[in-house]
Amino acid sequence: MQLRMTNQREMILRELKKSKGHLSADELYERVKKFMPRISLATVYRNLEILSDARMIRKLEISGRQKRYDSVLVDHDHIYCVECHRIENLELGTSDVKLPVGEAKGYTITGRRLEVTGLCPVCQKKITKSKKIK
Amino acid sequence: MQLRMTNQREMILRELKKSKGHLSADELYERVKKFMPRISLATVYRNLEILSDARMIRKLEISGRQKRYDSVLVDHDHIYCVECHRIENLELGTSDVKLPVGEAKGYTITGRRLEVTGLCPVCQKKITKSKKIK
DNA sequence: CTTGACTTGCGAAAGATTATTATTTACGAT
DNA sequence: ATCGTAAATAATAATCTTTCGCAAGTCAAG
Repeated sequence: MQLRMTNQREMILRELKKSKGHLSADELYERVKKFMPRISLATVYRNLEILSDARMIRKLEISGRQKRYDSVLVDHDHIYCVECHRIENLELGTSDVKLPVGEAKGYTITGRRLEVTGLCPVCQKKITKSKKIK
Repeated sequence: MQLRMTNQREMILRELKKSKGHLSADELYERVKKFMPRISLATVYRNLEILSDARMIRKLEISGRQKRYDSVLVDHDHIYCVECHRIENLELGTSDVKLPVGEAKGYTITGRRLEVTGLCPVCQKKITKSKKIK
């Protein structure tokens, strides 16, 4: 199976890289649609899957409803806001997480995912305000 | 708001504890249905939500399609099989993960979730076998 | 026993993702 | 440059998981 670089695929890749964020499929769909009004949401999903299989992007199966996609391939972790679900990158040295090397429970370990949860600065303010009401 | 201990709720809690696993809502539904054939799936979902709000169980928002629920409340991490999606507990000392204390990117950190991915023993065998075919 | 808030069961709806299918397109070979 | 064909697309239907709305049922306090 050879993968072609179609206009749609190229555009999806470009917009994901441009955003530098962690977009969901439909957010990306909205952005791409500005340039290609006739693109289908299914195409976005399909290409995100294909690109992620091809290791050209990364699928984040982080908590929450929607999957998100990241154009940054280098290993890194994420921090996300429990209130507004914003996701940001987190640079932790690999030395910051000690893992059972090689095996644990008979598993062959292929990776790890560290997700830090918290309140982002914006939501902290919001909550401080609404406390008065409560 | 007071929460009642209805038969359904009790049964859901009991079956989740009995399994010691990490069941999805519909797996739990199937089990409970053996004892209460008329129970509704929505009731299972509702109660899992309520019990998890009440800190009587824990909702795992781990990668994958379905949410899973855990009756073990003590802090622990999880390892899951990329092939068969089985989830198991992982006991790591808190010292095994170093986190930026207090703040990172302006966030107030409320927790962390570590997910180790790998191939479980069963799937390792399956894959070794199928390699011959490829 | 009665009341009223909490719950249930059921069906429908919502949200996210995947599958189907007819049509179009990219790209290597001619 | 043109052709043939496998791969990709658009549009829509379908699926899967989870939630919602509401009438009817149930529990616990008085």
